[in-house]
Amino acid sequence: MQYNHQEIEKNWQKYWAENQTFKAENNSEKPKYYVLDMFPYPSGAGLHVGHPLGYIASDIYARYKRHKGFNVLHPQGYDSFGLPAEQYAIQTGQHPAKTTEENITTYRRQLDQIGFSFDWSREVRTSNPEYYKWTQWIFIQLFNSWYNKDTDKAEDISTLEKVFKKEGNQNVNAVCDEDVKSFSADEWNAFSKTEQEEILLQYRLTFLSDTEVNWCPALGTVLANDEIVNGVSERGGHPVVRKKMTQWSMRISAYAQRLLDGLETIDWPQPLKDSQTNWIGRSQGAMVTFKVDNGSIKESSAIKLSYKELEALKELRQNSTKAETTLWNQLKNKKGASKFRRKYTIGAFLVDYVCVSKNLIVEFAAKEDEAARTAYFYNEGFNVIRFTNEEVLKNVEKVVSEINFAIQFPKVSVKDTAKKEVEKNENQYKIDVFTTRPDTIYGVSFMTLAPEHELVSKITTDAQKAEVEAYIEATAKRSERDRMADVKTISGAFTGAYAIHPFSGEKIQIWIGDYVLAGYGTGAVMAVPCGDQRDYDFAKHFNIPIPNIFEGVDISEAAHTDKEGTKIANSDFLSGLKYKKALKLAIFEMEKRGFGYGKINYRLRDAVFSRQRYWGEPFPVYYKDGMPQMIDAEHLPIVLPEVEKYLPTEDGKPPLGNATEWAWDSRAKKVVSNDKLKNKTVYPLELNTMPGWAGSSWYFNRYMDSNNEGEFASKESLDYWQNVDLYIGGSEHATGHLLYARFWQKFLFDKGIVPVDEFAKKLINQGMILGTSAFVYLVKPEIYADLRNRNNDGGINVITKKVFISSNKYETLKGDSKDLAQEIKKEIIEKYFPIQEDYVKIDIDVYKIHADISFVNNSEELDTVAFSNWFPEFKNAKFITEEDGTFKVSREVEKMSKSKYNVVNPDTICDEYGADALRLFEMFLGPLEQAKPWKTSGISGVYSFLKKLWKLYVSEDGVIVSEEKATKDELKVLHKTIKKVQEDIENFSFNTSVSTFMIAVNELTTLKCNKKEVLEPLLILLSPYAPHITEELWSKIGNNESISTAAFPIFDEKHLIESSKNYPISFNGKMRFTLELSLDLSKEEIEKIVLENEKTQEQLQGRTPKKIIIVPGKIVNIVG
RNA sequence: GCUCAAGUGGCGGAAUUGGUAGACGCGCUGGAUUCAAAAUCCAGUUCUUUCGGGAGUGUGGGUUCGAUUCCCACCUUGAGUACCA
Repeated sequence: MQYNHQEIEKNWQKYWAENQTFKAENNSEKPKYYVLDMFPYPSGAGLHVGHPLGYIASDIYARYKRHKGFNVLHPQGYDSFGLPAEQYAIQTGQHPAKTTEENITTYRRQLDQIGFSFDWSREVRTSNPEYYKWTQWIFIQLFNSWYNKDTDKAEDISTLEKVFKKEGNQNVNAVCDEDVKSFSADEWNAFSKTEQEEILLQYRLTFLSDTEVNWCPALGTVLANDEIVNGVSERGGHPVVRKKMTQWSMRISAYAQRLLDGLETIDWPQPLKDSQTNWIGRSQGAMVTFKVDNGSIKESSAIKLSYKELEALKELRQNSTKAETTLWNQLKNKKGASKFRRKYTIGAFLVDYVCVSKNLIVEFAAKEDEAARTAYFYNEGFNVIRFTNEEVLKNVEKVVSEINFAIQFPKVSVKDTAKKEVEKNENQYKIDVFTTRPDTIYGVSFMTLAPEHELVSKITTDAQKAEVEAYIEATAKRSERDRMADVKTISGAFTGAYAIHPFSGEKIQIWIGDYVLAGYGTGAVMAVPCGDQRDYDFAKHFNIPIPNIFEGVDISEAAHTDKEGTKIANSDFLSGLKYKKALKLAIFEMEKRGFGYGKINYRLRDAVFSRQRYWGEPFPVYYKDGMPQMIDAEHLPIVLPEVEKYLPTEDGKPPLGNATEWAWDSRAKKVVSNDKLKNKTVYPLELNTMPGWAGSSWYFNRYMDSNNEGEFASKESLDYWQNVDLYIGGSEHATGHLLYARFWQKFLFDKGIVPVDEFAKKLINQGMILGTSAFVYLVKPEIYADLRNRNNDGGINVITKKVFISSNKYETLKGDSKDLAQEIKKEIIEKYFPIQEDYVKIDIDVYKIHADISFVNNSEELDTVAFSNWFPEFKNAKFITEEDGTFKVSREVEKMSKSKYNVVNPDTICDEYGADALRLFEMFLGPLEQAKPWKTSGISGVYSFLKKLWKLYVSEDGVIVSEEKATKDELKVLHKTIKKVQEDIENFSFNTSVSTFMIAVNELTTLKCNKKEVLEPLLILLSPYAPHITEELWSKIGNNESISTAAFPIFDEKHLIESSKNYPISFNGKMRFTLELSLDLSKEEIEKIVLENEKTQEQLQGRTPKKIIIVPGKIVNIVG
């Protein structure tokens, strides 16, 4: 009987499915163990061999734990909402649900053939209404909660309302929006319902706000920070711009500290913890308030535009109407005193054209705020004339002559600045800064504000106005990306204003500079040039003094950024103190004097939760008087409506704006047609959908009780399974899924819904399996023909001809140089590109192009026939081969991808070698966490191992396993294997256990062992790795039950005890020979035997050893 | 720039309380079997050598009787992150 993997694997997969072998119960005598894989997004391309790596590892562990007597939960499902299905729908009109269903069918078939021990009865799909019902439910819970900093947990919003009613919000210590105004109980009670709702929204854990979002025009949606890589979208690499939109957000910042603290309690990979720590970005320091010097606030016509407004205007500038362009073409040529500028800002207004020297504004008529503009412009001393689009388009000459007339005969004679009303603020301006080094406050020699800082316009003096304005505009023109890319250039401008140092009372200059970011901290810094390199560079560049406040430190070349071990000097009460003490004292003094306090700052921003997409969870939200209302949980799920088109609507609404049945009837409690919106009790529903991470942030809890229709999951099941014991998945989710899931888990824990506040105890990141791409070299001549004799099409034929050169041949010809030698080029041209005409110059370029790996055999030889038929343009390709006539490709390791033609499909592997071989091979490739290249040729090793294993049990005549007693050597092999395999599995070192199995089988084959006493336990050891063949052999040697719950063999030390040891005998640490010695010998005895040995004498050549080191059972080292 | 991880044969990789470097597998070479091939089996395979040996785990130092393993400096590669005050 031969090993027939196809038949065996099919049979056992059928058996497991029919017998529900891996179905887990929610209660058991056995201890529980929960093994989880990150569930896949079912993409249209199906699985390649890289995908199952993590699933195989977790499956081995799950099966091992079953053998070890655990009640194992090992579920699988699909993260089935997502962009690719939606984009496919946009292109083809195919409903995403349909594509998703089809893809899942493929995935399921591919997963099943690998023989995973999943409990499919618990499958979840995030796009199923029965599932997302509970995603919506969690959203409602978040909406109905606020974060109480005093109790350090989320609480029901009703507790907050009670406090407001009783005492207003002065004493509430909550995580909330920054601009919450304070109110008393009376004020609260006097607020209208809408006003109250607006205020509560500022406290809720999910809230609506106008946020600057990352808008991706190409995808038509908003992206989270972690969905952007290097300024472009992670998916598709489209540009991303900042845009203001009303969006749902999640107050994840409330959990910043707990997310950080929780990392200490979980066994996750350090790099992953590091990146979460980094993402949360905690920094401890102080908030300090600097007053702006009164004298420096002059009467000033402020720059009225903030940076953000400038940005918005800039965008407008790019879209000119036809009339605007027509008129500009006429005006732009005016020179000198009548020069016009286009789209220029006057105060807070963007005017179409302005002639600054003549105080004349030219605008298109019918702007909304015309009256206000006119008033302002006159006040500022400008004359305004307006034209309609029609006038310009009809007769632009007439318009221009009117403008010329206005320039010559201005209506308002002089710009009268004296009239201007200037608000005099009595020292109102304060600048708050966050610093991690309050101990260096005496080193402050200037302050820097972000150009976007709101105070900039208010404090800039007249003298500096032009410079500051120019700088702001220059910064505005640079994109976020440019600013980040260019960190070397130092730029900034002095505002002319001064701040007062809170301790010393000295006047310090206030600058603006783009190295200060508006989005972090307060958008302002106190600059300590001696202690911060950026401040130092800035000070050097602009010649600002750099006071030294460190004792005995040279700062002539660079800032001194070390804090430990340095004493502070020249700092009044801080002088002579070291970092830690100075820090504490500085904060203490600030708090005492009332201009600062200790503070912890986090980089973590609240997470935007709205997506302008179709294929996601709809919000259980409708709008009444503009305020969001939750739909009662009993009416969930709110099912995704059908739409005609999956694109955003023409007026820019999200795709759900296309739905005709998308209104909430608050009386009938159901979704109704939009026609009914005119009714009083019918309201519009939310048009956004939830982001991809919504469904994946809690699915691990759903598996515990996935078919429960009445609850998120029953309390009993949650209490029983608690959390995931082992979670396996890719590291790319470090700051996305894994952070959000931890956040939701903590929230659910606060609300008493789940019993633990970390969802996964241990996490392993499996490494990527890379593809081995094949390349062929395309020879491309560049021939410069003599044009005088050239006929028309000769040259073109030559160029389109495809000639490939074999890899080794190319390398040889090339030699050490970068290019082919001139004479070789000439030879190739003459042989492969014969042309009639004379050429004046030739050159050859060699290009590397991907070849599909299916055309290449194990010896790197290309099937040139198959390759020629691959694409029509290769039809008549010529191949410059090696001397032996073969054509070789070159290889390179890259990410597995369709576009690189290096994808290996597990289907073909399972077909040819079987799932057991695939499983073993994927584990054998290398350590689980490590990235490693796939080479199909290597699989023959594990395949012949399986055949060898088979032969131990079955010969041509049938089963050969005997009941005979095993020999000592045979038992030794077995127990050695038990020990190693058990250790390896527990250390997740699956690659080494595969080699242990190979060694065991090789040794047992040599021993010709066929004893059941050894061979039966061996099957259990191997069954987590190769479940099909072991089930088959298990039943062949007389077992009726599945092997999956057989008890793991117990290691017995006694079989490994040795009586002697083959000692390595080293001289000066280098091993020269070995000597078999009894382990009973004492040190002295060993020394005597070794020294007497003739080989030792030979090594010593008469010298006397200085020292002899003997470690019994280990080594002998002779020095001298 | 910063942080982290890693550098071992032709290739994937093994070996850490410091104790025989290269397990296991691929590939390659030779042989057996076969009409032949596949499959299978046997032997060899770090480099070098004058066949005695000698060198060798990215490079240079150090600690040690002994270092792939520990320490210092540097180089290279990969990952993450980036003006975070």
